[in-house]
Amino acid sequence: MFKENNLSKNQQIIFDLINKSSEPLKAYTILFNVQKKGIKAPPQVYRALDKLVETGKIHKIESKNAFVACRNSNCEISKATAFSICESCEMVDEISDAKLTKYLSSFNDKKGTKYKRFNLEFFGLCKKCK
Amino acid sequence: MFKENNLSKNQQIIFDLINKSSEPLKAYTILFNVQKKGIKAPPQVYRALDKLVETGKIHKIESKNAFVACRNSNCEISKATAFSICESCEMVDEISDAKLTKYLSSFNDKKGTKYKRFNLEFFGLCKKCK
DNA sequence: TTACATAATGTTATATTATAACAATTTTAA
DNA sequence: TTAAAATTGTTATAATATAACATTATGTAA
Ligand SMILES: [Zn+2]
Ligand SMILES: [Zn+2]
Ligand SMILES: [Zn+2]
Ligand SMILES: [Zn+2]
Repeated sequence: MFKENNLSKNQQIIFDLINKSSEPLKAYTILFNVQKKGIKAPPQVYRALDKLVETGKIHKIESKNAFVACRNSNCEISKATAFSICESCEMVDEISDAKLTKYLSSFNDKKGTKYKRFNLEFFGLCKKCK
Repeated sequence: MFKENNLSKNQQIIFDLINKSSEPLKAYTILFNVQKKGIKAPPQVYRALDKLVETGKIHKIESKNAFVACRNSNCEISKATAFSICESCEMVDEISDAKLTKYLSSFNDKKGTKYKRFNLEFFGLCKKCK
């Protein structure tokens, strides 16, 4: 028997929901929306979210406690993430900018420390809200 | 009567606590530590934190839901923040790097959008933990 | 196939983080 | 002095997240 993909049942349900959403989804919004599919309790949601974040299928927008599907094949399992966040309409876009990624991935602080991972959140007004 | 500074009583108590801490403090840790000074309830803490963030005296480390005092006179009232976060010992340092700030403050995404503000969190191992 | 390990699930309860709502007091500035 | 704005105090509750434990499903190697 072949596996069609690497996601479990709950992970797939929750990924599908996030992936088709045009905006970041919060854990309890997700819970509410998947209850008809048999996912009834917070730990089921948080466990799936943890795994999806870990494998880079989704990202957490830390400033919003919300989750978006990865739209950037280049973010290397969430080691280099950057987002554009509208302060008016809540819209979030993942930024795919090779130069930016390269600049930050190779950043050394004054002590010469290199980092394994970064997360960058830009705030402003999106095109629509400007 | 002259004002010594621009912080109210509760704001000053909470700022002093955060400012003398070597690590990020969480809201309920703060609450516990200031109860002997008469600050008894969460809203008092969160209101002071909100104001201190707003005025740039402290920053919120979004990935940790914790607060640190600003160590960078150049972060321009929290419009341009960058942190180094140790994944092992929880240590957080504010990064003061004029080139980095300049690079990110002038960043344009592919649609030409410029942003008002950014927050960058680097993750890795600090000197001690490496 | 069996049998063991690992991963995923289901479930209840609880911990942690944050805000709503409203009353009272203090500070500021016209 | 007085009215607006800011701050404080207080109770209750909302929103976010995890602990703990039992069960089931899946992968893998003898
Ligand atoms: Zn991504
Ligand atoms: Zn917008
Ligand atoms: Zn700062
Ligand atoms: Zn460390």
